[in-house]
Amino acid sequence: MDTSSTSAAMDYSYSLVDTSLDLNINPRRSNDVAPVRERLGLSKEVQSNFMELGRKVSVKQENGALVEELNRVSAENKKLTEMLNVLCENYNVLRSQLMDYMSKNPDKELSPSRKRKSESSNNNINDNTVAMNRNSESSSTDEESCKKPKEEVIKSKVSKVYVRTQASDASLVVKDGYQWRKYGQKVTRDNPSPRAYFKCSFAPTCPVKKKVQRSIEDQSVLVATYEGEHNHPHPSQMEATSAATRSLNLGSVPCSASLGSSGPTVTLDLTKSKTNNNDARISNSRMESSSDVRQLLVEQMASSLTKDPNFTAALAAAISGRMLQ
DNA sequence: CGCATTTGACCTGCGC
DNA sequence: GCGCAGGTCAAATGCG
Repeated sequence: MDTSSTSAAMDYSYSLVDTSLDLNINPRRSNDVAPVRERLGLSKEVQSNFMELGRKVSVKQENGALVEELNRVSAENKKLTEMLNVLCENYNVLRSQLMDYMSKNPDKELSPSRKRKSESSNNNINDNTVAMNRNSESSSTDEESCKKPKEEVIKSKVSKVYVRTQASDASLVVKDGYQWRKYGQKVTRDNPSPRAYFKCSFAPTCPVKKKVQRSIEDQSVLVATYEGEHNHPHPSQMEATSAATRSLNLGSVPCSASLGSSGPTVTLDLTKSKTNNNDARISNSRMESSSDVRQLLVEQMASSLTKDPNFTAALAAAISGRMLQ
């Protein structure tokens, strides 16, 4: 029984991603979905009776219209997925070209400013793979490793995230779901905006640090530099483990921008649901037998996603970060 | 009162 | 060795 619920959860996560992308690019959908749901009586309490009502002829007629709508949404999703794939392919091509260039010109620095070795190596390329390669190269000889005892393993995991905020917002806060404690702030030479230093305070032993500074080119963009890897699960995932044993929770889906070993990613928090457990029970027991209901629930989740400012901010951060890289 | 933030002092690495 | 700049520490301060 665990396997079925797990596969169902994974299936929903995939649907979530596709639909959320669709709704972000086509915001009109949030306006379309809500009336349709109201027409079908898909409020949280009425939704529990949806399957019984679905057997009635009048509802079937509206279901037909809804199926057409969902088909159109699915087509849009497919199109957007293809666009995303093309974007990722282009990104990979550019990255491979950059890697080739760096391997052919190891002496040339992309950043002309003189800084510490670790700092300059981190700033050259906003790519974890290159940063790790550079560290492996520097540690290839014992002589260099002796010269730089402070070169911690933490430095091997460095990535940047660009977050667009309001220019009037002076706070250097990047909401990524983790708990951070600010331990310092400095005004650097190359950027008049102060740089804030954060440590992960969720776990006392977590070595992850974060630097946040406004972009010198665009004051409305916050540049968050993450160093190290969390040695604890994401705070939302810790709740997810307990929630997953109960059932699937659908509805409002908070999310956060988080960083893995391969760069910025969007972590969808499926655990914090504003809907009651009836929705979850419905989705759990009926979704295998009704693809229409699944589509409806996906739309409901997507609608909730687009209403969540945390999700939109985190998604914008992840996308902008990837594009700017 | 406890916790998080602020901020000046201090530490460390690098270039000259 | 000295100065500079980034990074960190810790006492002071603010806030709920």
